[in-house]
This record gives sequence, C-alpha cells and structure tokens, in this order.
Amino acid sequence: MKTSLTRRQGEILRFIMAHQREHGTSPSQREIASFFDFRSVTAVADHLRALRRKGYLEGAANQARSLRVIAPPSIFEPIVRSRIVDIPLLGEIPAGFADKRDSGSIEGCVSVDVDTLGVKPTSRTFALEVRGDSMIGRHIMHGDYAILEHGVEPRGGEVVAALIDNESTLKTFVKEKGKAYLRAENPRYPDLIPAGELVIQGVMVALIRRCR
Amino acid sequence: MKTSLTRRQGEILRFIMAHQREHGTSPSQREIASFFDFRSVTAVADHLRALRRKGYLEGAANQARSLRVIAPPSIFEPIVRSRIVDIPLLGEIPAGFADKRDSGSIEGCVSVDVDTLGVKPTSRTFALEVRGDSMIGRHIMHGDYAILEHGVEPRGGEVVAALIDNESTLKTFVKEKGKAYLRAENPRYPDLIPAGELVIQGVMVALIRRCR
DNA sequence: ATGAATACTGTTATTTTGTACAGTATTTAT
DNA sequence: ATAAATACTGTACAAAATAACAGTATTCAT
Repeated sequence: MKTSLTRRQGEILRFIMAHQREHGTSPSQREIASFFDFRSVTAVADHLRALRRKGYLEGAANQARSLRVIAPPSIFEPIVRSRIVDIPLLGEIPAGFADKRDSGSIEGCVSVDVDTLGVKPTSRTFALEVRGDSMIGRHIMHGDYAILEHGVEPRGGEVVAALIDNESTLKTFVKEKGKAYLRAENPRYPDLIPAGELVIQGVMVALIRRCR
Repeated sequence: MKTSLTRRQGEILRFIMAHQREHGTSPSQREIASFFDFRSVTAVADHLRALRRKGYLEGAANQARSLRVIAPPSIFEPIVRSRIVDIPLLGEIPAGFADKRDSGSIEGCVSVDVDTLGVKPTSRTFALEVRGDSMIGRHIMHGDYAILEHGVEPRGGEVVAALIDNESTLKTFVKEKGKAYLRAENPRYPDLIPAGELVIQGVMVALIRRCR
C-alpha cells in the first residue's frame, strides 16, 4: 500500500492541523473547500478519503468536525510548523535539583516551537523568571523568562543559572586560566568566585520578555 | 457577576473536557444530553449558555463541536495548556502593510502559547527580527524577535515599529505636549520627528531572544 | 496501453446539530 | 415578596455538515 502523500494531500493535512491549532476544532469540509477555492465539497471528501486510507486521518463518520490527525509528527516537522514543546516554569529552583521534575514547584509552563527557540529542548529544559537586574549588562531584565538547559557543559561567556547559598542566580560563566567563576553583568553586583564546587543548574538558551 | 459553577454546570464542563481528551473533539449537544439522560437538548443549551456567560466556555455559534474550555487557569491549570498561536514572522514589513497577510513575505512563524505571551494575539499580531542596536537602551538586541500588534493605539513610552523612508525601525513612541515623535534608545542614533504623518505599524508586546 | 489513483465540478440526498419558542418547577439572591 | 437564575420537558426549524452519485481530465505505475 502506498502511504506517501501527494502535494495536495499534504496541503490539506497541514491546513487541518493549522486549523486545529488555531481554533481548537477540525475544519468542516466546506471550510476546507472554501480555503482551497474548491467549488465542490466532493473534492475535499475525496482527499479526506485518501488521507484516511493512507492512515493520516481518522474520526467518526457522519460526525461534524471530528477529524483527527494521527500521523507521526516526525513526518511533518520540516513541512509544518516545528513541534511545540512545553517547558516547565520553575519559580524557584529547588536546592537539590533532581532530574525528575514532578515536584510541586512547577508554576506553569512556557510553550514554544523548537525553531523559535533555536535549540531542541530536552527533558532537562526549564524556564525561570528573572529577578533583579544583575544581568542588565547582557540585556536581561527583571521579569524576563529565561529558558535554560540543565546538564550541558557551559562554555565561557555563556549565561548560566547557578546555585549560590541555596539561591539561584543568573550569571555569566567565565573561564580564565582553567579557573571558572561567575560574573555579574552589573557593576553594582560583585563577581562570585566559588569557594567550593560550582553548581551550574542550567545554561541559558533563550529568553522571552512580555511587554505592556 | 457571578462566576462560580453549580454542581451540574461543573459536571457538564468536566464531561466536555473528558470528551475532548478522549475523542479529540468537543461533544455535540445531543451527545451531552444523551450522557446525562436529558430528554431535551434545550437543557444542554441552557447549561452551555450559562457556562459561556460565566466565561468557562467559548466557541463559534452555529458551529458543530466547536466548544472550547477556557476556564480560568487557577482552576484547571494542571489540565489544560493554554492555546498555541502562530505568529507570522515578517522579515521585512511591506510598505503598504495591508491587513491581509497572504503575501509572500512571511519568512516563518513563531509559535507560543498565549499565557507566555501575556496578551491574546489577534490576526494583526506579527513578529519581526530586530536589526541593529538602536534600541539597546531598552535592552532589545540585534537578532531578537519582537512580537508586535498592529492597529492598536500606542501609549507614550511603548516600543513601536514605524515606517520611515520605506524602512521599518523599532523606536520608543513618545508623546510630549500633544506632539508625537520617535526616540531611539541609543545615543548614536538620532530621534525622529515625523515630517508628515507618523505611520505606526505595530506596538511591541513581547520579545524572544535566542542564545547559543 | 491500460487500469488505478489523483484532482477536481456539479447536484442532490440525508443526517447532524445548534438554536428558538413555549412551558413547569425549584432554588437563590435582594 | 419577588425577581432572577437554575434545571429541566417537548416540539420544531433552519443551518451546517457529511455523504453519495455521475461525470471529466490528468498523472502515474506496470
């Protein structure tokens, strides 16, 4: 059985997915026909039948707006919008910072598509609301959401969240002559030379700011 | 206005949510009536009207299976993620900037959930890649993605995208003694006092930055 | 070259679905 | 006490939506 999509079938499948994302419901056949300027809904019905046969769609018969896209997202990734990921927003990073993330400290989630983010997030990606202006020199403001990745080796000059005195702060990671320390990007804040071990909780990969 | 749910309304709201999770579509009014053994669909319509009025539901009229649960996040936060919206990324804003958006200038899209964005985007929301450092004083860097809203009245001090000499630039909108002008947030750039009409293309509502 | 799949137009059922109108009874707030 | 909201029954209608039938033209694989 052939399972690859034709150009037209792909367009229609993508339209259905986009409509579902935007409106929360699948489009009706007439809405699809209208979008593609078909004068006959039969054209749509034909395409839907083909998409069902090939396994990309399912849904009850005789039931309005009941289409469900069941194709593996890996197929559409390059075509449609990139996949949406939910990044947990941790108001405060717990001291231990275990890899598991089911603790009650999740305050919400930030959902972005991976392309916008620029990196493909892992299960160790998390968001953090920035408090204070110690990183103003890097143009990171109070109230910004920092997206961080846990468990990667920070390169010199990258912004990291570090655990100091049981409180997590955003700092620039600096490596000088093999020795690592943390630099605040605001003259009013001191640099931090680690007394013992330097606990890096995450490397900043993106930032989101709300205005208004 | 009262916004709390009665026992019955809560049951119906939960049934709708459960149906959406299980089938991917909202139930029809008759399906709801059938589940609760109502002999009249009017009973369902009454409940739905109440739920809409109280702000727990929305969806188009005269449209099958188009219910959307939009309950205040405080109640359902762990259950429903807020809606994802696709904001078109316009590399360059065309001079005319018509309301229609089907031009070929869309370079991609930025997909974020509405809560993260902080505002509910309309069809006139768009994204723009920031070029240059004329807004560095507001901590907006080269390469950042600015999310803007077209067609709203800018308040003084807000960041706007304006059309100057057929090129779109980001500036601070300043209103002084009833006269509006544009301020660059970088001493190396001059302020712009509009010669003729000031064309505001959009007001910045959010910002996304990619690092690494 | 030939049948199958694709990509449509045009018309016509038939079902599904939301909404409206007219009631009744109970609870709740003012 | 009285109006408003709640929670229904029952009937009816029109719009919305799926589906089916009869065609045409093109592409594609065998």
